[in-house]
Amino acid sequence: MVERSGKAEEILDAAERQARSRGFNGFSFRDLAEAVEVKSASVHYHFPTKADLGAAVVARYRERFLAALGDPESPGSLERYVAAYRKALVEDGQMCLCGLFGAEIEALPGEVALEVRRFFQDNLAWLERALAPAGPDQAVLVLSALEGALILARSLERTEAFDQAAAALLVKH
Amino acid sequence: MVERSGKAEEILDAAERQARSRGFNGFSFRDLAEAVEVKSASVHYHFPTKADLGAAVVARYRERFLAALGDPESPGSLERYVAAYRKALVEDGQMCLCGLFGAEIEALPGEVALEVRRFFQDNLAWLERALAPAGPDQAVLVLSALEGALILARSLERTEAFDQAAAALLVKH
DNA sequence: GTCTATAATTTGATAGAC
DNA sequence: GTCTATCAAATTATAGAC
Repeated sequence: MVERSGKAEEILDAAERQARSRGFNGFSFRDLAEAVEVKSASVHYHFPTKADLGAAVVARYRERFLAALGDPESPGSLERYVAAYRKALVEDGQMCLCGLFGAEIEALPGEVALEVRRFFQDNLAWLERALAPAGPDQAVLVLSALEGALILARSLERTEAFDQAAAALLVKH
Repeated sequence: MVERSGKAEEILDAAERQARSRGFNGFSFRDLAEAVEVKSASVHYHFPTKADLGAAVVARYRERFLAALGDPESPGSLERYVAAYRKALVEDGQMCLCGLFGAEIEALPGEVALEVRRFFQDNLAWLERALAPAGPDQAVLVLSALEGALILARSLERTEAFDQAAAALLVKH
C-alpha cells in the first residue's frame, strides 16, 4: 500500500471517477485540478506525468477491488464477485476502470497498461479459486461476461441487461 | 446504404482502424489526413465534425458486421457469431469498434452513442433468433462475454483467453 | 475536392516565487 | 504544497484561393 497525502488521494478519487466515465484520453490535468480545487501545476506536483497518475489510479483500484472481494474459498464467493460488478454499475454509475482501460489498452502508456494487465491476472487467479474445481475457462468466461455486461448495460441504459447476463452466467452453477 | 466517394471511404477505413485501437479521443483529423495522404481540411470537407465522422464510422461498421453474420436461423449461426469476434481479434488485431466505444459511451457525442446503441440492439435481435428457443438472457450473455473476451485477450496479449471464454460459452449448447 | 493559412481552445508539462 | 506565468504542441474547425 502506497503512502500518500490527503490531496493526492483526492486527486486519485477525481481521476478514477473521470477515467471510469470518459477513458484515459477523456480527462485532463485541468479537469482534475478544478474537481479538487487547486491549479493544474499542483496536480503535477503530486503526479508528475499523466502516465504516473494513470498507473497510480489503476494500482489503487486493483488493490481495493481485490480486497473487497474477500476470501475466494468462502461461501457465496461467486455471488459476491457478480455483486462487485453490479455495484460499479448501479451505485457508482460507472464502468469498471480496467474494463474501460482494457478496451483502449493500445492508447495507454506502458506503465498504465501493465497495471491493467495485473488487474486481470489477479482477478482470474481469484476466480479460479472461487470456481474450483471448475477449470480456468470458467474463470475467463465469468470475468469476460461481467466486463462486457457493464458495457452493454451502460450503452443501452438498461441495468436489466447486466442482470440478464449475470442470471444466465449463474445458471450453470 | 450511404453513397460516398472513394476518398470518403478511405477516410472511414482509417478512422475505423484508429478508433478500434485507440478509442474516440485517441485519434485526430490530422492522424486521418496523414493516413490517407491529404490535408486535415480535406477530411473536414468529407466529414464536417468529428461527431459526423464518428457516427458514419459506427453506422458503416454496424451494417457490415450484421451483413457478414448472415441468416441467424441457418445452421451454425452461433459458431459464425463467435467467429466474427475472433476475426476482429486475430485477423484485424483490434477491438470490436462498438465494444470500445460502448466502454467510453459517456465520452461520445450523442449521435455516435446512438449508433453504438443500435449496434447492440441489432446484435441482440440477431442472437435471439439464432438462439431460439432459448430466452433473451442467453443472447445478452453471449454478446457480453464476447465483447469482454476481446478486452481480456488484448489486455493479456493472450488470444487463448478469447478461446477459453468462447469454449466455456459454447459448452451448454 | 484539395489546398494554405489561421483562428480559438486545450493539452501536458515546467520554471520559479511564496 | 500551491501559486502565477508560460511554453510548445496538438486539437477541432473555418475562410477563401485554386
